[in-house]
Order: sequence, then structure tokens, then C-alpha cells
Amino acid sequence: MSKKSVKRQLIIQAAIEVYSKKGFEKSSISEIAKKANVADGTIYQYFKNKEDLFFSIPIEKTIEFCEELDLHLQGITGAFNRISKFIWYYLYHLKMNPDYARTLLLEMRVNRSLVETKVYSSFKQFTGKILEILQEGQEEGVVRKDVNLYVLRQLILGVLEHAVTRWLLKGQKYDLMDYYQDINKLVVSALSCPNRIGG
Amino acid sequence: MSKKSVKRQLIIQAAIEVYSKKGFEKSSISEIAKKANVADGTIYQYFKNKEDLFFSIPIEKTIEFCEELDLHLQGITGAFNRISKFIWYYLYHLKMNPDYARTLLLEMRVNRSLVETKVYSSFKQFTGKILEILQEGQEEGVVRKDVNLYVLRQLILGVLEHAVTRWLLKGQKYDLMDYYQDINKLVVSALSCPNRIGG
Amino acid sequence: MSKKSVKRQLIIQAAIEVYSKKGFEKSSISEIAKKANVADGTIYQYFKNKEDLFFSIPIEKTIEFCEELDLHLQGITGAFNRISKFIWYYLYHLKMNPDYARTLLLEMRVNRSLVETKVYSSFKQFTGKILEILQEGQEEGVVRKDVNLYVLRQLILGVLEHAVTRWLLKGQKYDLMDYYQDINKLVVSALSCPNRIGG
Amino acid sequence: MSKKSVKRQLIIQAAIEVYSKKGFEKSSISEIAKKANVADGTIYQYFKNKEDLFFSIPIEKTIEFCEELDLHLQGITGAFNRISKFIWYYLYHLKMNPDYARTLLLEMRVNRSLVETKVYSSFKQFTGKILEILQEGQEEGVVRKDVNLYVLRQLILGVLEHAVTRWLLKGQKYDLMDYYQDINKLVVSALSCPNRIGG
DNA sequence: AATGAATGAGAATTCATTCAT
DNA sequence: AATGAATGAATTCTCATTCAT
Repeated sequence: MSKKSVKRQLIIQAAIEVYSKKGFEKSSISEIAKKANVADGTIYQYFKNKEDLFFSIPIEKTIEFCEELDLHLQGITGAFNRISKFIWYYLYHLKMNPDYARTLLLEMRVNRSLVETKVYSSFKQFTGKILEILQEGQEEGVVRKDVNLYVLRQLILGVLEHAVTRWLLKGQKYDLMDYYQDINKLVVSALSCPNRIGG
Repeated sequence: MSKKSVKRQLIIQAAIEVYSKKGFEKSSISEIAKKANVADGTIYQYFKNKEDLFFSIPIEKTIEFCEELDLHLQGITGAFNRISKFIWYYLYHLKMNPDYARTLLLEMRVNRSLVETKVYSSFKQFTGKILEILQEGQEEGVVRKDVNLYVLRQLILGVLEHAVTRWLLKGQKYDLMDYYQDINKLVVSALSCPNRIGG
Repeated sequence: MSKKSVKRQLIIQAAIEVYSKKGFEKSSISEIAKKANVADGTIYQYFKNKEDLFFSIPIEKTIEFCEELDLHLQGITGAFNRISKFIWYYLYHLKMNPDYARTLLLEMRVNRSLVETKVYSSFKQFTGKILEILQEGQEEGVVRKDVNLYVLRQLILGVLEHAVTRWLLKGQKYDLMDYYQDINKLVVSALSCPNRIGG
Repeated sequence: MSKKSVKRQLIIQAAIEVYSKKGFEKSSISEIAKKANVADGTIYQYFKNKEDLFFSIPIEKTIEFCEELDLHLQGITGAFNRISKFIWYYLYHLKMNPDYARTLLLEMRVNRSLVETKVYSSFKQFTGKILEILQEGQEEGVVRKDVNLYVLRQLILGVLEHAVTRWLLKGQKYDLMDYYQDINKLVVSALSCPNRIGG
């Protein structure tokens, strides 16, 4: 990794911390610069402008997230086992990286111009993973087919995002992982093929 | 309603429209004033400052939302029937009020200081409704008891918020109501007592 | 006194109190109106604008001051007796009317446009009184003639204004009258004909 | 002196000129910036806010004043000789720096929050000088001891401030130094030990 | 590449004054 | 005469961005 990349990472890390505390709009370049121990101007050597820096965060961090997720899913078979692991890792990763969680859920996810940016494609890589698993599950015959695949995914992401967002807004006063078992149960119930005996 | 209240409503409506388009931080008082056809200073006759105006929106609109929701739930019996209606009305109301939806989901819901404001209590009134229904359902014996009540609620709100947020960010290009049936199916499956025959 | 005059006095009194606390520039018409229990607009029935109200204060109050001073000087003979009484009354009056004292010394006296206003002539009436006494003293042969009459007056007003200003800025924590004896001694020494024996 | 200090001095000088003409409250940052040939924002690089700039003036200028006063007093012996020189230099310095005189006497000296600021201590350094001289005079046996030392000082400062203030408000149409002889005479008469022969 | 002083556009907010009622 | 809602000009201050060193 070149010296340039090192400084770039320094800036991104500082930006995550500052954004996490204040939100994008209230963060200032000079605060980020100070935290990264560089001059204000230096930031413009690595990023076109404030927005560019802002959008650089999820790209890099989400790629990392995906790569690690892949490792965690390795060797696990069965759609529901993989989904459970996905849920577990999502909660675990954001629990361990609350600054990134804040930026991701309180800033990025609600950004109006997100869809038009490169960030969005890095997100797609991530959410695409769920679709894959769900499709495998349908092929295995364990995941229901009577509901749009995208709605299945919405359920999973929806409950996870909601749980983490609430945890963040409440000041991370409780252990996010406490919810894992219950969320998992609900998701499995929702996604399983409807029981025909009772139908 | 007095003339004063009329002007106040005018400003709130203009604020919703502007916030909806630009987000809170990028909206300016003078843009809202222009849209409301009042002078900049007039806004400060009705609201203490920008933040006060910002937080006045969900208080009033969420109270309206709740009142109408109550009407829609009247006469419906059975926990799942009521939950289905809740889901339907949530989607329907936000579909019909996309500007409010934007402000609610892209601005309010992720606001760091939300929890400490009066807005939060108006939200609680709304989400409290779900808890009530779920508890009734548990007493009826149709809603599962093996999962924390709050996680049940997180599932419902999570999938709804995610669905609407996605719809908003995608530019409302499709009909939000198309998802109603599928979301409803999933929620019912998730919340129903686990089928012991197949267990 | 007509009803109009009553309301006018009410406003002037409120203005003195507000100016005294905040100073002219930081006082607002609406604060004065509130303290006077009238509507903002009403002030403009009695005064052309903020500055007009501002300058109306010393005119009226200084005329009152002069009239009472005259009463106090009645029947006192001898230039130094009269000067002593003047000094005493100056300190006494401002001690009893600290709000007016503030407005007079911290606002009026340093106002750039004062000299061009009607206020200035009401001041002249007041300071003219000193000149009269001093001239009488010179005719009596007790007040020195080797120094410009205006400088004699400057000495008296200077020490009085300085003493009162200091008292005001220090928060009126001590009794202004405590200084009367010493100030009087010094002024008498300064103004007396130089002792030729020691010359 | 670094380039930074140069620009800082430029701003202070511009501020003195503008304050001198309009007074603190009516002066605007952008007018000062224009006169100093810098951008509005530049002022905030050197001063925390408008008030900080305001209070920076007397600190620096009064320190200069004191240093020069010290030089002028060097080698002069005898309390009254030193007091005369003090009076002379006070009048001379303010005559030569009328913008500073305005700021000092029409703005600073009547400022309500002055006492709580750092400025006040720079003033104390200045007025402390008089006390020193007066005490020496008492030890020499030439300055009267029957009057509070602080009142003696009040007399000196009072007459000087009054004389200069009047000169400023009258538009500096006459030569301030014309008053030096008379003021000096009066002050000496006031401060001298009372002549016991005539007592 | 790195710096950080300088910039100046832009935003929130205040408040004297007006005027329809 | 009295009101007080409405106005909008003016002001302070912030901060992303640039550029000479």
C-alpha cells in the first residue's frame, strides 16, 4: 500500500468518526482534517470535494464488509443456516463498528442522491448476496416461492436496519446481539414455505 | 381556525415540501418562506427557529396520521385482521403523502436528537398502537409468545419502513401498494404461533 | 395631564429601565412596549422613531432635574455653599435614579449626535447653572479668576461624572454619597483663589 | 513581526477607524473588512467574534500608551512635576490619536461588560500609575492626605476625560492642548496640602 | 505532495417600522 | 388611538474550496 493510500485511509477513518458523531451536514472538512492530522488542503488531494469524501466511505467499508461476510459464510450449507449467519454477522459487524453503522444507517441509507452514485453499486454487491442465498433456498425447496423475492429481502434488511437504527438512536445502551435469536426466529418463520397442513 | 393558524399551516406545508426535496440541512428558511408566500421574518413569528419548525412537522402530522389510523381500525376484530389493516393503512397513507413520507423516513427517523424531543412522544403514540394489537393477539392465542414483543414490532416497522424508503429513493416509480399483499403474508407468517405439528 | 401624556410617560419610563439595563443599541422597541404595557405600534404614535424616543428621555428628565435643583439651591448664599449643594444634589439625584444615571452617563453623554439634538440644549440649561454660580463666585471674589471659567466647570462635572460612572460600572455596590465630602473638599480647593501668602 | 501579525494590525487599525466614526454597535464587520482590505471571513481568522475584536483594541493600544507614558515620566522628579507630565501626555497622546480617543472614551469607558474583561486589567495598569505618583507625593509631604487617594485620582481622570470627551463631541474644532495649563493649575491646587495659614 | 491563510457566498436570525383592522 | 402581524433589509458568522508557497 503506497504512502498515498495510507494517508487516504487516515482521512476516511477520521471522516467516519466525525460523521458518526455529527452527521454529514454538520461535519466540517477542517474538523476531519484535524482528526486525521493533515492540513485542510490535503483532503482535496485525495478527494474531489466533501461529497466525494462522503461517498468514498461506504464504497471501501462495504467492500471490506462483503469480503469478511463471504469468509463467514464459507462452508455453511443450507439456506437458513446461511441466512442465520448473515443475520448474525450483520448485527455483529455493526455492533463492532458503531461509527460505520451510524454513517451507513443514519446518513447513507437515507441519502437522496445515493441511488445515482457508485456507492449504490457497492451496496448492491452486499444485498445481492441475500438474493443469492434466497434463490438457493427456493431451489432447495425450503424458502417460500409465493412471495416476491425482493420482498423477502426487504423483510430481512428491514428488520435488521430497524433494530440497529433503534440501537444507535437509543445510545447503544444495550447489547445488540441480544436480539439475534429472536430476529432469526422471526425471519425463518416468515421465509419458510407456508405449512400446507394448516392451509 | 384562526387566520394565525392558517398561516402556520401554510408554512408547515411549505416546509414539508422543501424538506422533502432537499432534506433538512440543505433547506433554507428563505426557500420555505418563498414557497409559503410569506416573508422570511414571518416564519419566526410562528416558530422559534429552524429546528423548531422542523420538529413541528411530525408532531402535527403524526397526530393526524394516528387519528385516521384509529378510524380505519374501528370495527375490525382479530389481531391479524387489525395488523393487516395497519400495514395497509401505513403504506396507503405514505403513498398518498409522499412529501410527509420523505420527511418522516429520510429525515426524522434518523435524526440524532429525535429521542430527546417532543416528536418522539408523538411517534410513541403511533408505535404503541402496534404493541396493543400484538398483545391482544397474544391474549387471543394467535400471536406467538416465544419472541420478545418489541422484536415483533421491529419486524413490522422494519419491513414497512424499508419498503417505503426504497420506494422513495427509487423515485416512486412503481406502485407502493403492489407490495401490500406480500408484506402482509410475510408478517402474518412471522408472527403466527409456530406450527407445532411440523415442529 | 391628558391621557396621551400619561401613556407617553409610561413609555419613557419603560425606555429608561430597558436602556439602563441593556444600553440603547441592544434595547428593542418591542421590549420597551412590553414593559410599558402597550403595543409596539403605539410607541410610534408618540415618537417618530427609536432615536426620537431615545432623545426624549434626557429632555424631560433633565428639565425635572433642573427644576428640583433650583428648589434645592433656593435660599443658599455664597458661591461655595451653592457649589457644595450642587455637588450634593447631583450625587443624591443620580443615586436615587440609577436607571436615569445609566442612560445619562453611559449612553447620552457619549452619543455622537448628541450635540446636534434638542437634548443638548436641555443639558446646557443644566450646565449653565454651574457657570452662573461660578461667575457669582468670581464677583464675590472667592472663585479664582486665573483659569478659564469653562475649565472650572469641566473640573466639577468631570469629577462628578467620573465618580458616578465608576459607581455604576462597579454595580452600585457602595454608597455613592460616601464620596461627597472628599469631592467637595477637592473642588473647593481647586476653585478657591490661589493663596497669595504662599505664592 | 510575521505576516500574520501585520494583517492583524491592519484589521485593528481599520476597526479603530470605523468604531471611531460610528461607535461599536453601529459598526459592521463587513465595513471593517472593507477598510482593512480583507475578506469578511479573514477577520474571523484573527478574532473569535465581533466583541473579541472590539476588546482587542484597548488591550494593545493601552499597553503602547503605558509604555510611552513611562518613557515620558523617566527622569522627572517631584510628584507635581510628574503629575503635570502625566496630564500633558494624556492630552497630547489623545490629541494625536483621536480615533483611539473616541474608542477609548466614547465606547470602552462606558461599556457595561468592561469590568469583567481582560481590557480592564490593561486599564488598571494605566490608572495604577497615577496612584503610585500620588502615594509618592504623600510621602514627600506635598500631596494632601485628608482625602481618599481614590478620590484624588478620580479628580485627575475625571477632568481629563471630561475635557477630551467634550473636545471629541465638539468635533475637535479647537486645540486640546490649550487646556493643559488651566487643568494643570486646578489639579495642583486641588491636590496640594491645604494651606494651614489660611485654615 | 502538503500546507493553511484567505476567500466570499450563503445561511439563520433580529428588529425597526408599517399598515390594515 | 391602539393594535400586533407582517415585512425584509441588514448583520454576524461559517465553511468548502482555492492557491501561492
